[in-house]
Amino acid sequence: MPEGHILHRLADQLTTAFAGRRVAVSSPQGRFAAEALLLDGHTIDRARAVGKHLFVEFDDERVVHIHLGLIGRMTVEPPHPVVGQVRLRIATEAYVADLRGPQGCRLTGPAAEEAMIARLGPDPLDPQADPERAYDRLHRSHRPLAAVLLDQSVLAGVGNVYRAEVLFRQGLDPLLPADDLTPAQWSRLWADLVGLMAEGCRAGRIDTVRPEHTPEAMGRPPRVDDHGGEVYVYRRAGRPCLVCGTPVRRRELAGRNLYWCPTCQPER
DNA sequence: CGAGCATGGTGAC
DNA sequence: TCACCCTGCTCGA
Repeated sequence: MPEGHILHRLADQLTTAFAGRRVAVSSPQGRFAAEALLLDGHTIDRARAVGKHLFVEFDDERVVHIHLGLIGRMTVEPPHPVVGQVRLRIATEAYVADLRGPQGCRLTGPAAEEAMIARLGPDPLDPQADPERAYDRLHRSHRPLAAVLLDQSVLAGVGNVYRAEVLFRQGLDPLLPADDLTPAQWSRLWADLVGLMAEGCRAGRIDTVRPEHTPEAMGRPPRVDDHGGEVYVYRRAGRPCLVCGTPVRRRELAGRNLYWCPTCQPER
C-alpha cells in the first residue's frame, strides 16, 4: 500500500481527527509501550507527511516518526476494539488510529524531524517542492532512470507503482541512463507525477490509465487489478499492454520488480 | 496449514 | 548484493 500518496492522505486524516485534541496513546502490541506512556493524555498539533515519512507532532516538542515500510499500515476509523498486532494506537472518543507492522515508529523531536526531511529529495505532493533540485542529482547520475526514481534522496514519495506507471506514461525506457534525460523530459515526468500522486492521495488508490485507454474505450472486456487501482504495467507481466498489446515485461532491478512495455517504452 | 510474496528500507559485508 | 525486519494475504498441498 504505502507510497507517498498514502502517507499524505494519512497525515490529512490524522490532522482532521486529532489536531488540537488531547489523545489517549497506547501500544497494545507492546513494542512502543514506554513511548506511548510518555505521550498519553497529551495534545496533537498536527500530522505531516514528507515523501514516505509521517510525523505526528505533539504540543510539547515531541514527534512520533513513522515509516510504514513495505507492509506497514495505518488506519483512522471510528472507535473499535483492537484486532491483531497494533504497535501504536491514538484515540479520542470519536476516532481511533491504529498502526500495524511499521518499519519504524520512533519518538523524536523537531530537530530530528527536520534532519530527516533534509535528507529527502523534493516531494511531488509538496506544493513548495523544487523539481530542479531533483534534476540536479538525476542528470549527473549514470544509473538507470528507473533506479534513480526510487532513490528517496533524489525524489521523495515515489514507489514501485508510480515509478513503473510514470515511465510508461512518458514513453521512457526504464533503463535509460538518468543523465540522458533532457530537461523537457524531466519537466513532463515531474508534472505527471504531481498529477498522478495528487489524484492518488485524493482517491486512496493508484489509477494511472488515461480515459482513452480504459478497457471500455478500447472495446475490451473490463478487468480488475489485484491491488486496487487501474494501471498500465505494474504487476501485469506477460499480459498484453493496454495500448499496443505487446506482452508487458518484468525484470529485477536492484532487488525490486520492474515492469514495462518494450514497444511503448523503446530503447534509444 | 505452510510457503511465498508484497507498493520499503537498513545494516553488514 | 544480500539477509533481515515487520504483517497479512494468496496460493497450493
